Amino acid sequence: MPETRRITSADVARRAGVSRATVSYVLNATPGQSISPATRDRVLRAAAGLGYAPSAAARTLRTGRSDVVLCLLPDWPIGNEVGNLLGNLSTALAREGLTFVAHPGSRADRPIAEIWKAITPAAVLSFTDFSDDETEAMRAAGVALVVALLGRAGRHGRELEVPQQLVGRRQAEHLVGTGHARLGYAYPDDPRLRIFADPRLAGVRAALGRQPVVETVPLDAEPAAEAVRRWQAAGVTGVCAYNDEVALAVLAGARTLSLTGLAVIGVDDIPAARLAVPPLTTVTTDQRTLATHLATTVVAAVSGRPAPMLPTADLIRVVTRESA
Amino acid sequence: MPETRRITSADVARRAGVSRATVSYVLNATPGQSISPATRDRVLRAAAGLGYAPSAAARTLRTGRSDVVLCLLPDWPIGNEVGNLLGNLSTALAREGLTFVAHPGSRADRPIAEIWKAITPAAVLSFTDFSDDETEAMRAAGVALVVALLGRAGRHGRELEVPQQLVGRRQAEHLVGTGHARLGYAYPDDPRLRIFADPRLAGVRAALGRQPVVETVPLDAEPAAEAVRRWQAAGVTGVCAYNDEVALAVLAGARTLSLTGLAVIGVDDIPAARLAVPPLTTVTTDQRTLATHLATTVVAAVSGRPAPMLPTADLIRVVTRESA
DNA sequence: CTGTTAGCGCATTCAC
DNA sequence: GTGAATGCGCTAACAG
Repeated sequence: MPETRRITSADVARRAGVSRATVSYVLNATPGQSISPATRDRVLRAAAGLGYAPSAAARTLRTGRSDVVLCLLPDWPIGNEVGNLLGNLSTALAREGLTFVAHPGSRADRPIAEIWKAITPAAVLSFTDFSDDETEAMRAAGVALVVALLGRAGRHGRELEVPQQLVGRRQAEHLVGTGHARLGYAYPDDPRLRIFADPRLAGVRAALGRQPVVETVPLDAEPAAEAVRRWQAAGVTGVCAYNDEVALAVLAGARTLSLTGLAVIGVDDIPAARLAVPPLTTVTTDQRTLATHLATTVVAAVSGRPAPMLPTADLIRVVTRESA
Repeated sequence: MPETRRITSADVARRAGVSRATVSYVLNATPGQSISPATRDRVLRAAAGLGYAPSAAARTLRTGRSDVVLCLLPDWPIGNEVGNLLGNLSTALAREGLTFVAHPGSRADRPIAEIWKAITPAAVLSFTDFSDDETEAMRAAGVALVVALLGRAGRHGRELEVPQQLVGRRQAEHLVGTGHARLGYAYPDDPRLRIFADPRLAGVRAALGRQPVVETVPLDAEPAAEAVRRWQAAGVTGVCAYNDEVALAVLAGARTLSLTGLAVIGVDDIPAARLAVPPLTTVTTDQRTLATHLATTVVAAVSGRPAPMLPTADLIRVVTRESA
């Protein structure tokens, strides 16, 4: 096994008969440098011939920033939809020459500073908000963009907050449109989900013009049945659920009471939704569009350009099945 | 906003009145170097006082390896269980001072070399196998460990392969134990899942002593009903499903045929399983134990120690509900 | 023993 | 177009 020494820009320079600086200028197409096409060509050819690839570590050291975009995952269980979003985001960022990685694990485990310090990322995304200190520290360390995908309004990351509200709106609109006037909202049991649930609930309220009857629904038939009973007592005929799983719980609760006719609408369109009894009507987000937008935002920030607007037109759709 | 210059080991050295080398020796507790407690203390104090943190980039450049463990995610949809495993893995590796990150996105999008070159990881994990060339390239680049979590037997990553077989075994054992002699296997529709499905099926076969009646089951009630019909014709009374979603499809198919009494057992215990009609019996893996083991394996490899054995004893459990 | 000097690892970029 | 400095930490060789 031959000790394969790394190929460095010096090797390329030697082979092309130029200096390392020139190699750098050519390979990075540095603006404001005039390099003759002939030299340019020699360098390119030499680099290709040697199979040269710049050392990411050296580049990071020098520029103070890598080509990696770090996403801090929340500590609540991530499902298919989030997985999907991450995949699309990764693809979209790859098109821009950025490498996307996600870090799972709660902040409690480990201060987030340790994580970004280990990566020296160009940008950091997070589902939950950063503290001002954290934001400041990252900025100071050269991280170009720090975005919370969800969080207090009026901050950096309104990009994804609006869609969450829209999700709730669409649910309510669908139910109202099919003749339900008194609506319930099935709120998730897990407090960590509040960050998603609150804007969705707000969307329902906005579309409805008043507060729906909110019940917290655990993912279990018995307690869900309790909630359904209370809804019944309140005259509720249609329920917007936080997501499909909660919606399935509502369905299970209604079944426990042998109650039919309660309209239920979920969010996400997980595989189990179409297989439920009855098949679950739900709302989906166009993850691809969202991911592309997010990627564009990141790229814009990294290169100092202004961020684009999110096209909210067809972003969220209702998948109508039998449950509502 | 004061231009906060980065604090380097030179700053610490200056403040402690020693050379940078000494700082390095103290902070890394380099063996074979004897440094007086007094000096040691001064350095430590200076470092703490300054809030010094070594530059990961410089360290990576110098040592040729970062403290990051990169996990290449498969291109098939990742669900809660995988998300869970990743979280646990991250926690376990953090305890060892390693930073875990995952890269979603298919290999088709981007050659995997680009990804690890951007990270310079200490180790790379993957669900699917690496080609020999890829493995070799990573090794040559200084990646300490390259593990495929699943893949051809007899290679590096038997760690997780065994559990997959065990999953199938447990399913079959449960069904056989409850009086079912003729078993069916509900194989997933998505070809990308074969890598998980094949070992599970093999486990069922092993436990059963012969091949079960295999049917491919899409996540849709109609086609699932077809499969159920064929199982009926073959005298099958119990079905092991690839996972809970496929199991739900089988249940939906049986319902379409108004057939009751077909025993079905899934894998994963997703939230929807307990809410199904009937509640789904399923098999779960102790992700925490698995993650800890994996983390230990990684750490062992990075530091050149031998890998531990996976404790398979209570790793996989049957969650009995009404479907089987 | 203690601790230092010197130079490496690589790419980027300023000044000539 | 080039030489030399820079970013930061690690470590072999060496002096006190």
